[in-house]
Amino acid sequence: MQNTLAPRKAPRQMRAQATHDAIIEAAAHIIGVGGLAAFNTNAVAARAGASIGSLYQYFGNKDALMVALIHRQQKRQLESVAQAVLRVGEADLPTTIRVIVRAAMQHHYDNSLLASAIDHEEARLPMDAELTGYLDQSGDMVRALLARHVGEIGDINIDHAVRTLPALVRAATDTWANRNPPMLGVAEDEAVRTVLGYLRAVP
Amino acid sequence: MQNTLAPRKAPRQMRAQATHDAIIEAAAHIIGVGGLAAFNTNAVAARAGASIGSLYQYFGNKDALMVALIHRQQKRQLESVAQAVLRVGEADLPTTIRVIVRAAMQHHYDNSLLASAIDHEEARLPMDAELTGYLDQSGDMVRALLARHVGEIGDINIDHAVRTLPALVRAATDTWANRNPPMLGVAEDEAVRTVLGYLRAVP
Amino acid sequence: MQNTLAPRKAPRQMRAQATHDAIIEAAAHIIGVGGLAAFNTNAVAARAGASIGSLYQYFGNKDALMVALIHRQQKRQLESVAQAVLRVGEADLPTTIRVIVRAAMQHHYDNSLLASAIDHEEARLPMDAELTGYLDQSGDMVRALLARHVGEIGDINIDHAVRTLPALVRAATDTWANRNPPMLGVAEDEAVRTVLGYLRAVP
Amino acid sequence: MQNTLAPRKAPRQMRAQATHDAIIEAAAHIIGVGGLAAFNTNAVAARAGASIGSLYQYFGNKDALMVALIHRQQKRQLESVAQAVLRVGEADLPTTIRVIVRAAMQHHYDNSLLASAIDHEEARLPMDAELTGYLDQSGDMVRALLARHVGEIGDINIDHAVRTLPALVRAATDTWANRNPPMLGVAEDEAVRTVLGYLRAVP
DNA sequence: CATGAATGAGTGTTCATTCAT
DNA sequence: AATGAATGAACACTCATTCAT
Repeated sequence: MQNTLAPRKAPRQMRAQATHDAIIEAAAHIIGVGGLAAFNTNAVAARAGASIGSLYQYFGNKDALMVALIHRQQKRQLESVAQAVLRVGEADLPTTIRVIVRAAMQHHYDNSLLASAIDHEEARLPMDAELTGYLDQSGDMVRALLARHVGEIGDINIDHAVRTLPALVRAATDTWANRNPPMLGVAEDEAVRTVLGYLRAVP
Repeated sequence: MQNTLAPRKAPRQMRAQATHDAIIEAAAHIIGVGGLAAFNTNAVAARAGASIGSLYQYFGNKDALMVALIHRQQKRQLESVAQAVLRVGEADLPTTIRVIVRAAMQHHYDNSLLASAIDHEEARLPMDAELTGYLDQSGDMVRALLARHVGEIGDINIDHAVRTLPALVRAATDTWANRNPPMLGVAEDEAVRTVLGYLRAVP
Repeated sequence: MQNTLAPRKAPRQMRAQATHDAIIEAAAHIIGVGGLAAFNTNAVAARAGASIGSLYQYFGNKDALMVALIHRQQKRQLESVAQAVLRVGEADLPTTIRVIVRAAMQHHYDNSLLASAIDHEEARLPMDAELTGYLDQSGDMVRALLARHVGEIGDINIDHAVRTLPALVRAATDTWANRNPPMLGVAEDEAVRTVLGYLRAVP
Repeated sequence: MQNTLAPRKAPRQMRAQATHDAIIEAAAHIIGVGGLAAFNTNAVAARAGASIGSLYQYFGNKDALMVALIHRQQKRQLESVAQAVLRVGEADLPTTIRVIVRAAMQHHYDNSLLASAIDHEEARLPMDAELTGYLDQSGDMVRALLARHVGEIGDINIDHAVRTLPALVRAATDTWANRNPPMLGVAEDEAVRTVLGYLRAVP
């Protein structure tokens, strides 16, 4: 039994890296199409074109694969939000929020089944250094942003906001974008209203 | 094969009702302690002091039991919020919100694993008439509440608010109360800030 | 456990007789519609409008119910063949055979799923006095018939013929009438050809 | 869920082929000894000296295993009849029939419980290309045979005969060989009489 | 390093039968 | 007698994981 969640080995050769990535990609695809219920290691290996043995070379157990997938999604999410922050420049607060919200929602738009599954698994799995790192970077970003609009926002505890705000956006997305049919416009409007309201609130 | 989610039979004798309730209670307990991963029909039957056969007399399959449990929790949640609304009387908006938030959070406080599991399963299972009914009642309650404080809140779409607001409270609860150790005070403050901000927001 | 195949009690009251018959009828219906796979005692009791407890009052176990159903079908089969024999009177051999074959096939026509199931279960269950009795009556009938056409048939061992002939008719029926769609005309022609051929055969 | 009846995977390694065959052999043995009632996948795996997981690697579900077993028996039956046809050469019709009947009965002789079970399951399971193929080969064989003795047989519809004749032989076998004690001589004589009679019949 | 055959504990579900009321 | 709640052995099937080749 292999009970650490750390990746089992660092892939050294190019081919190994390709297999490693293909497995994560296959996991994303399978969860995206069939949800967590369809996520099993044999299916992932088959979809990745690898043997089940290889999968266990790279990921000591199922949860380790899940963690790697979460890292990948977190990284992409952070990058796409960071780009949005750059893009929005010196715009006013509502515009800024809307642009960021839109970026943050992107991955839910792209594949809400995968995004929901990730949310769910994040809660179950222990948080590691890498995830904490993403959170720190998010915190820095939020801090910088709020500093720019300090006059328009109420008293705020940054450490709380850093965790609460993404959760609020996710909540709005889950509620309105994971529907049949998805109501993307409503999702965005509700998220923006929520975030703006939260930031401006006065006790 | 039994593929309906409706309860299989209405218990007619007293001991039948007792078994029925014991099974739901056992399900709640098991999910509360071990999460969805621990939720299996054999364990539920054993904990309920019933045989696996009895479980399937009352619930045609595992999902039907989950649906029954969701109904129970929804009902309790609605009742406790309704009582809070009565209790709070004519207080000002922030006080009102805080009292209601506290009531709404109660079940997460009591057992956050169970509450999270319910949230997750609600999304997966098809919504039936009973669930829709709870939503309607919630809607009426929110409507009445907002009418009382109409001067203090911004333009609002009630149909959106009815779905968004509970989701926001849940998000705050999941983020802050499902921690080790739980940060219940922060959870409540963040939820209140979010709800007030949402209600007062101006476009 | 109740391991005799004899009916558990002779129903004395009219209402009891009615329940008894209703249970057999329900069994016939359920097998006729869903095959042996659908034949379970709870379903039979429900369809009969009786409780499962009552079913076990009348039939000590599932096989006893099956035996009772087999008896009923055997009796009906014998009666309908006997009537056919009376009806056909002094006709020539081919006509006589065709009329009898048609009568014998009747129950397969009516419900081939039930008829096949009965055949199958007859082989599995031990033969009792009542079934032997039917066989004797069939034998007498065949004997009388053959005596009438003694000039047209080859040397024949009656004891063999009495068992072989019904089996041949059933084989033709199973092969041609249990198809989708049923080929009843072919079934009859093949059965007649087989029986005539068998009777007229010379070594 | 695996709901195709096709074999799940083609065994590539030698030991895989051995396991595959051992499972089919075990199924044959278990049905042969205990009938369909004793045929369950756990027992088959145990008898095969394989794990239940291995069984499901090769056969996606119980019916798929049954189908594979049917194929095996059909193939053997066809081969042994084909050999009999070769062996009998240019003999006269009664001799030819007797030799073929004896070959066809062989598998019932060997294990009548298995043979009956196969018959029964064949009717329940959908017919696939492979089974159709066997039927075609049987048809060709019958055609060739009849051509040789065209002067001695009546008008005949080959398509009907191809299906009716095996059924008649099976009926005779079931009736006389599945007894306690088996009456193999009678079975053979009755089958030969039936087949000859069927072939020579004139309308 | 990769492969894929093999494992077996675990889980959902059915149904013949019993027995207290 | 009749009821129907309860029982639990039995069974089909899944999937994370191991290890010989």
